[in-house]
Parts: sequence; structure tokens; C-alpha cells
Amino acid sequence: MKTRNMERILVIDDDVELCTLVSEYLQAEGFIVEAAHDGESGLQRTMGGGYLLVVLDVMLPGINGFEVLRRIRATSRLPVLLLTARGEDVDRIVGLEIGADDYLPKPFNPRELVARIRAVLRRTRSDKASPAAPDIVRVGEIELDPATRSVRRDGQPVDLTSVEFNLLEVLLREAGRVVPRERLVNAVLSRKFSPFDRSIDMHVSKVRKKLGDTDSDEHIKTIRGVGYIFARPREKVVEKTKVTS
Amino acid sequence: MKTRNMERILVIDDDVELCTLVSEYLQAEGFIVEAAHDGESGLQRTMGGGYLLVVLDVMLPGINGFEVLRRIRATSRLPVLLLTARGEDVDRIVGLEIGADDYLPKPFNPRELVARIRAVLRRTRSDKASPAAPDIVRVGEIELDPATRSVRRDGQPVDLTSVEFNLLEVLLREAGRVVPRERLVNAVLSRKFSPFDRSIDMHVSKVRKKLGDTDSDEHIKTIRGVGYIFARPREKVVEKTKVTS
DNA sequence: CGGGGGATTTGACAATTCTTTACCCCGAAC
DNA sequence: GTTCGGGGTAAAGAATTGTCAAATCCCCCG
Repeated sequence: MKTRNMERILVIDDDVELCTLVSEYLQAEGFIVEAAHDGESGLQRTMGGGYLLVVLDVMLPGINGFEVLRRIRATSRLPVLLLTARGEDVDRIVGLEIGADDYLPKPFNPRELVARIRAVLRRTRSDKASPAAPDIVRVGEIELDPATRSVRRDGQPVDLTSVEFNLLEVLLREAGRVVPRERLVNAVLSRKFSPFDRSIDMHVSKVRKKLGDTDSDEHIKTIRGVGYIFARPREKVVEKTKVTS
Repeated sequence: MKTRNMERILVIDDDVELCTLVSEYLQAEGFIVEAAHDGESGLQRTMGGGYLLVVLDVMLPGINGFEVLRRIRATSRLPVLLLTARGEDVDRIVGLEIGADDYLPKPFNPRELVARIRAVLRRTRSDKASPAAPDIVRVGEIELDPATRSVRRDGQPVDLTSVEFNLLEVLLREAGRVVPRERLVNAVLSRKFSPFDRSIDMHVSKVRKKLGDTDSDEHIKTIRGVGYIFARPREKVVEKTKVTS
């Protein structure tokens, strides 16, 4: 609704003192601050909507920060600033990869936090001003549009279910690279991977069928023991004789 | 007198003593304060106009605070500061989502109330300086005008009920992104989400029908296990091989 | 107050979509 | 060629959503 310029920020961190400290600082800067102390409730609040930005600690009881971020990203582009442990380069990289807008290593100077928040907001705001990024994904004759959640093949609409769409989206965005099953389960079904989980196979099977894949010419290839890959047109290798008797 | 002629503030709260207390404080700060003790009369006074800001308690006899807020927002952007019960996260979220400008949990320090009121006024004033946002939301052939609470499709008026309108407004403002059911229940029905609540589905169904959605071409798509999305059309989609020879 | 008419919620059941189970096949190692 | 483990998929089972219809709730009016 009319959530115009409410400067609401959600801080998700199990360190209550830190939350308080940060809150005071941010409030002094004119933001309205709320806090959650674990991933579960943080996520819930986020879904409640209305925030301008989320400050998210990586180390959290229950669901960790990455997982929270991933789930947020599953449905929104809400700006997220990660708080990582000092020197944890990996955290930083992973975080930005999953879609964080910035990160800040602990311990930090509250002033810097404010500065970074403003920077992120400036960035994302100007984003909105410009026409939405043309994030249609196109690989070969397949075209996927997240904004309408529609897929076309040679211009012809392909009817996919919700999970199938998510699956294809991930594969397309990583086209030409192998995507491990585990990652697919995480991203597509938002749950932990379990070795007996054949659900993904099932969905891959369906998508293949709907994309008109055949044994000799398939978009989605299986990498045994690892995962799946969406073949880029050029690299469509046709070795591997699947022919039998 | 340094102030203009109308620094009038309306306090809507059934607690008479609290009203008196607040009034004294605010008057000492140079505001003119009036009070209403139930939603009905508060709303009426608000509509009478002339106030700079409204301080609104969530728990009210008769119409509750949310509903009052919603009705105010149906026709104006008058700044509203909510008073919520302590620890009621949901209240805050719902309130801000419906369009409150700030909230303050009870019990509060009158000083803080004054500070927040000033902050809100500062914020909203600078707003007015900037060009008034053209409030009409337009996505594809659908056009929604919050000011008149009317919707048109290809210029033809579409008759929606109040809830249907709210629902469509939220979806349109987030067009192209998935809106979780939870958030819809919060924003549209102003209540907590319960997993058995099928009401939203019902309303979505109605809106779809009224927008003329069909199975093959629907504005509102379902994202199973998550929520709904209003498909944002992409005009720049390439039209290859559309011609049938 | 009591009734009327529309709006919203709830119950019930159908339709869809997702998960799990089961069985078959294939590829790699023996 | 045989065995073993992973993958393909049909089909059954579980969960979620669509929607009609009946029950409630609201609001306005006499």
C-alpha cells in the first residue's frame, strides 16, 4: 500500500546488545528499526513486508543467515546487508553470490554501517527509477521471463508448473555449467538435500518432456553422480551414443 | 507565533487519562490537540480535515485502529502514528504495511512521542516539497487509481469490492514479483496469517474472474507453496516466427 | 429492532501439483 | 557378461489450490 518513504529497517542478529546499539544509531539517523533474534522469526517478519532493507547476521541460531538470505531472494529483491565474521572471505563471497547487496565484517563501526546502508539504498533506489532490468533469460531457442513466469520455446509458450519453472530458471541462469543436485534441491524446493530425494529427477523429467527433449537432442543433460546441466546451443555436443541394440 | 495557524493533532485513544496526559505534553510543545475516544468519531473528525497528524491507538472500541487507518488511507496521506501494545510485532508490521508513518509501543515516554511526531512531520513535509507522486498504478492494460479506488481494464471500468481492490493494489505494486500469501493476508485482510485461511484464495479467484483471466492467459499466477504474482507484461519480447505461412 | 442485499468467510469437494514408491534401464567397474 | 549404484519415469499418495455454495457478517434503511 502506501509504503512510500518509510525508512523501516529490520535487523536480524542473535546478539541482543548489538541489535540495541545498532538500533539506536539507525534511529538517530531517521530510520525506523525492528529486530529479530533468529532466522525463523526474521524471515517471517521479512515476509510480512514493508521493510526498506534488512541487516542480516550470517551466524544465527536455527536457520543460518545464508539460508535466510536465500529464502528472501526466492521472492524478493529487498536489499540485504550481511554481517560476516571477520576475515571470513568465504562468507563474503558466498553471501554476495546468493544475492546480498553488501557485507560488513564484524566487529564494525556503527558509522560505517549507516554509510553502507545509505549506499545500498542509493543504489537500489536508482535501480527502481530506471526501467526494470531486462532480466529475461534466453538460451538458444528457450526464453524465460521471471516477471511473467512464462517460458517460450521458439516463441511458443511452454506451460510449466511452479516448481518446474524454478528448476528451469536455475538451470538457465547457470547454462553451460553443471548444477549439483544438492543446489537444485536447495534453490528449487527450498529444503535440505537428502540422498533419497528423487523429486528433482522427477521434475527434470517433466521439464525435459515439456521442452521437447529427445535422447539425441536434449537441453538438459545429466551429469551422473553430480547433477544436471543446461546445454548452451554451441556446446551441444552429440557424442555419447545412447543407441542400444 | 512561530507556527502557522494549524499545528493541529488528533489523538484517537479510548484511554481518557492517557489522552489528557499526551495533550498536555503536546500542547506544551506548541501543538493544538484534540481527542477522540473511539474509531467511529475519530474517523469522522479526521475526515473533517485540518489536522497535521493523527496519533492512533490500535486497540479501540468499535472499529479497531487498523480499520481506521485503512479508511484514512483510502482517501488521504495524512500522517498517522500508531500506538501498539507492547511486543505485538504483528501489529506493528500490519500497521506500517497498511500505511502508518511510525509506531510507538505502549507504554511510552511522552517525550519520545513528541520526538517521533516531529520526525514524522519532518519526513512528510519534505515529501510534499518533492513532486507529488502520480498515484495511479498501471501495469499492462490494467489501471488502478487509489484516489478513487477504481480499476480499469483497457479503459473499461472493472467493479471490485473493497477487499478485492486492496488485493489487486498490493499485487500491482509488486507486479512481476512474487507476493507471499502471508503478506497478502497481512496487508489485505489486516490479520495474522493462518495456514488454513482460504479466504485469500477466494478473493484471488474473484479478482481473476473480474479481470477476465483465462487458463492460458492470466494476470495473476499462482506460485504454489508461496503466493501469487501479477505478471508484468514485457512489450519487448521478440516476435519471431509468429507468422503462419 | 428486523429485514434485505451485498461482501466476506468457511465448508466441501474437485482439480492440480508435488512427493514418494517401485521397477526398469543404463553405464561403469569387475 | 555380470553386478552395483545412480538415474528415468509411471503411478500411487499427499499436499495445496480453485471454486461453488452455504453460512455469516455488515451496513443501511424503514
